[in-house]
Amino acid sequence: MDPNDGPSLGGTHEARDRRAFELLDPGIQRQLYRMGWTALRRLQIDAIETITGTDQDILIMAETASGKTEAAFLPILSLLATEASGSIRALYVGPLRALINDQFLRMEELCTFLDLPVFKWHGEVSQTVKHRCIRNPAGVLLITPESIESIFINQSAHLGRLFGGLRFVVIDELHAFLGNERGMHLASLLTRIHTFQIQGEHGFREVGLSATIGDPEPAKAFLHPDDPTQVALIQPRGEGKELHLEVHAYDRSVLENPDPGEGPKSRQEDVRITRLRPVAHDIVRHCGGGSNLVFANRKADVEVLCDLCTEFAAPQGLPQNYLVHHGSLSRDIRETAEELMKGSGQRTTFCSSTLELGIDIGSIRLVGQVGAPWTVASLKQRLGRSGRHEGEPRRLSIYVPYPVGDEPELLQRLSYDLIAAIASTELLLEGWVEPMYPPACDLSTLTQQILSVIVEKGGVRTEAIYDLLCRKGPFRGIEASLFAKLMRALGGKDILEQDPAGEIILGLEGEKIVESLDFYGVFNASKEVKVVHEGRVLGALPVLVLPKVNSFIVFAGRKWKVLSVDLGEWEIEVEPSVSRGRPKFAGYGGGVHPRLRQKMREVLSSRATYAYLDAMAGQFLSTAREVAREADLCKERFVALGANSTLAMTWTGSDIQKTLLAMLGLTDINCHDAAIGILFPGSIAEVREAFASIKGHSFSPEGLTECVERDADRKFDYLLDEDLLRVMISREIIDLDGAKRVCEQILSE
DNA sequence: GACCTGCTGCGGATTG
Repeated sequence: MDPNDGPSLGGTHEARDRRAFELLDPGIQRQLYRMGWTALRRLQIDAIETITGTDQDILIMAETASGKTEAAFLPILSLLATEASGSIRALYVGPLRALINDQFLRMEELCTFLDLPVFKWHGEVSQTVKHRCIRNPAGVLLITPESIESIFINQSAHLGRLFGGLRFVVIDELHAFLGNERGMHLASLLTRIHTFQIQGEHGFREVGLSATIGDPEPAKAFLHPDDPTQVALIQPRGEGKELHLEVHAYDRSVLENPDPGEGPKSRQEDVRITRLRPVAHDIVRHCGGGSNLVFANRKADVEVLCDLCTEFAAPQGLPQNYLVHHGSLSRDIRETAEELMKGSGQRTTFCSSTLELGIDIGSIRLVGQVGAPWTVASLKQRLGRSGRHEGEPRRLSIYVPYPVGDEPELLQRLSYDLIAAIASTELLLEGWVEPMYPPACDLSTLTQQILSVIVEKGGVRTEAIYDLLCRKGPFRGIEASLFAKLMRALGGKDILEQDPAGEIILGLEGEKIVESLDFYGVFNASKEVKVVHEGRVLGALPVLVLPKVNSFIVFAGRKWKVLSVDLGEWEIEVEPSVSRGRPKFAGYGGGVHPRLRQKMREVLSSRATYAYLDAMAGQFLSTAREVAREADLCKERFVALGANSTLAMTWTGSDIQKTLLAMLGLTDINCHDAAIGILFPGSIAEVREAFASIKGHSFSPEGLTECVERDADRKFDYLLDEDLLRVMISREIIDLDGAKRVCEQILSE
């Protein structure tokens, strides 16, 4: 810092702006003039000061379209302007190819007057470009974690040249990596890159960017695991965007009379389609005048809603501009939708979480959300897609369809989905989102990294692999004895072998795994069958729940009849039809944070009114509060539902709930998860006794794993033995302290 | 029955 930088000067935004601008390289300054920038935003000034004035790692938490990529790169490019070549100097890591393509253009533009090359590297980039980067590494490289992996596997001889002089790693959409195996993978690769840094140099600094970080601590720990307190936090104060919120609810009348105008239906319509009819009518009304995004919780709902809206809009003379976008559609259909959204027409796209991240799809007037959002984080991310321009409000409409419901009647009358939607909205307004912690015991991704290290280095001693992967970086929670067990298990399955010199090499099965194209990523992809019409691939459906021949599906926003299912060719042939059938996609459930269930309890027990509820939603809320009051749900922890059925109100999240169910399972009580509580056969006295008995019992986490059901396997879990799986579940799902705490609360209240 | 993401190198033929 300038010693003459007195407090009197530092006071005004204009003065700080001017001084921050002067810290930038003249080539960058010139480009900013050319791009018509008149001022830097506070966030950018903060980032310029911190990046040029300190040697800290940095976490930038700000809304999408707030200019946070520029906040990071204006100063980084300025610092690198005079030392461009000899090595990649800055790495930009993004979770999506589309995002890398967008950012590549912006980065090139910023570098117009700098002698600083910009490279991109992902699966769709030509080998020519990749080889140019390897021959003459310099400047900035934009890349995915999987492509970094491919460099370790296929270009290991060049790692020192590529990364020896690396100064910065910028991780965009950091939340997309926190709390999952892809983040473990990335963190492990970055740890390995550190070992290629030129001796005596300072090493690289990390910068994380995200709009959706609930708790900055795990994000800081991701960037700087040795000492998270060293990470500087840049977070602009609330910019107070105007917010238009609406919550719409629907009653069951549509189920009795689906379509008054159409006369009797020849075929019984799937109730999961019928319940979406009034929602689609509202979406057609609300989505005039601009481009809109409507998120639904299931791909099947995305398809059905698009088809219903197309049909409803036709007779009213409304433009049929409804599009679909989700992960099972072909790339060509998805890219067409993205292009159309960017164009001048007014379109509405129904999507799953594919359009949650920051890829450019033009200006969005309204964001719709059908059903209660899975998490507050995803609701926040979705809301952030609207109102991205200065002076434009954010608009969010949540549509809560009538529940299909096989839960107990009391819970149905509580309008679980609506209360969950209100609770999520309230938490969002309070600024809370779920904290994201990394998996505690990801032996699957560790296995992948062990194989990767062996491919990179040839034979390696066990201790050297342990030092490299587990002493520092994301696997530091794996102790030496557990690592040794893992190595033995992999040896037993011919994945690894020990050569006569005592070094570990790949076994026969290990060779096969590593040679597969699939090896570069660490997440599990389900097997799929192509959906084809006259030679054109529309997308794919999971092989687990294939449609029957002659059945009907809505897919890519249109109705089809299934002509054939060919498992030899992995192909489903379809032809256009006029009948509407709901497609099936295979999926598993996800977790709910305890805070959401606690908020639901607050919503039910308070008298607060919410201005964003429509008449029906308001009415359902009153009924739910009445039901809760009559049964004393919010105060009483045990509620009799019938002669021999009791609901214990836990009001907690899914991990604690799973642990409680496992504890009760061990004591031979046959009970069920009912979201806000646990459902028992038996009287209140018996259930109270059951809780008292598990409170007094001392459980071992690993014993409980027998009774816990896991949602989904990780990619390399199939290589682990029972013992290792038990350790993994006990460390990741079982929450003994949390369960005991809930137990005590239940018994004392 | 939630949702999403990613990915070679090489040999041979064709084209400018």
